[in-house]
Amino acid sequence: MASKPSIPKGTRDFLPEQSLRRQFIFDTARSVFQLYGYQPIETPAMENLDTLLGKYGEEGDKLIYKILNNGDFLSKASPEKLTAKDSNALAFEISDRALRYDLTVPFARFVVQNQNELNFPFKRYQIQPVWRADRPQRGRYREFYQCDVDVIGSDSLLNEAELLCIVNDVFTKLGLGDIVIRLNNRKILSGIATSAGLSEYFTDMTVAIDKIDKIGVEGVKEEMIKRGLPMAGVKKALDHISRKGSADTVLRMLAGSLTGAEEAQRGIEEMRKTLKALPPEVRSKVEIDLTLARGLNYYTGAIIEVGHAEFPSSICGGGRYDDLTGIFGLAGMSGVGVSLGADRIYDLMETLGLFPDSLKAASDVLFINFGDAEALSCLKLASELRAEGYSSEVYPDGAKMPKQMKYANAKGFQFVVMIGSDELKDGKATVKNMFTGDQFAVLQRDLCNFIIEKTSES
RNA sequence: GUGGUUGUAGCUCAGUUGGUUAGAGCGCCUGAUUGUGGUUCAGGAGGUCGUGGGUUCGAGACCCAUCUUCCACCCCA
Repeated sequence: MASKPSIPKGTRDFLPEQSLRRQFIFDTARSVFQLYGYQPIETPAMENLDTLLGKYGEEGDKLIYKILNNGDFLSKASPEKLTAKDSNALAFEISDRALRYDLTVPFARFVVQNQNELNFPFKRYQIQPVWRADRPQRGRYREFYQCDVDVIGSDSLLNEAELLCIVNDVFTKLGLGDIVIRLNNRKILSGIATSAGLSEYFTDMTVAIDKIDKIGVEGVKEEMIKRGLPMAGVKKALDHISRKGSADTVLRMLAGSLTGAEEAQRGIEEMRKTLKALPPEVRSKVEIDLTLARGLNYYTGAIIEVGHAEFPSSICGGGRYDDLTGIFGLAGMSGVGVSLGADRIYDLMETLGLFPDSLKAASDVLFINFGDAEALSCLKLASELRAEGYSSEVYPDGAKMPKQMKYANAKGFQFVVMIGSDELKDGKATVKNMFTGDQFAVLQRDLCNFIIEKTSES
């Protein structure tokens, strides 16, 4: 027989309670985004493969889910690649589409394609799922939601500052006010690489530096040498990276030691301006982290990552990209944005018990079904109650009382209304408050007012 | 993608060095209460032990494969 049904690794079903909690996160994010003037957009789950490839680095490309072409695709594939069984080369011949890997690259494509309809600087938010062929772990899924906020068509650093305020507002509203916002700038990293003579090893350098928390300075040094970086440069770079102290001190020291490096100086200046534009309550959560690299190779300026002491991985990340639209044919469109990881935020809030009890989705009134005639008069009363804003149901089947009462109890109804043959005859209804156990007899025409009265009491 | 880990009833888990008909708690169903849930009592249903092979007189336990879970790398939300 059919084996038990299942869903793909790294994907999940959500029960009603979980769905409500997830929607709470989305709603909170959405409300903050809109307060700052961001507008919603949506893009398709799948993009053309060449839209996505090459934007996330080598590792990223491997994690993109490719969609098999329809029809007789094998007969169109080149025979040499087929016989060579070269999966990578073959992939491009049998797949033209892929599931989106993030929301930023599709957004860049969207901006280029719809540039004439958009009003720049364009501020948008987008809450949609993305897919990655990653190995699942805690807080790591193959299908997950990102809540992206970006502004494109403005290179003002006020945007960076605004985004950090938005991030802080969302997390504060969710009860996660004690976040740490880590900030870096790609120009500083790039300047360090250049002045250390490592510019051609830039990616290798950042990948190694990124691990400093785990393997320490010595580990990073080894890693760099293993990757073939020249010893002298490695030492120089690590000297810059290892600057410690307050943001101001670190920036001053860097500015002093990188005097010749023009790009680094610009990065330092950007960082200063951004920090200056932040209100104190946000500024106090920001720390400069020169080891923050991030593999997405489209970032050109600020790099942002948000963490929380109770969660192992970042719950939000982003940065500035100067030329992402250029790849799609529209140059000179600088953008900056952040992405909130809704699923990680969910996991974090769950472990901290931060979801409000009110999310339990209590329903208001259940009408017990005593038979067809009785149910018909209940239907009328139920729609009257709905018109007043009370969620109301008539139990669909003429099941036994205990079963119907159990249903009401399990679903958290505050009131159960019973209209059986006696009540039907007298135009009455028996109302039971499930929270207190109290029971009242009221006229059916007074039911609405009675419920309104009773609920306003508590 | 690499290395490790996990899987027994709807849920959380027991199950001795391989040895008859695989257990508990919770949940579910039925009844005590044919018009009253959340408490109580009595009874009941539900498992091809993740799946497929193999070893053995005999496998939930051992071996192989595969899927799933979680973890470390890698990378990232």
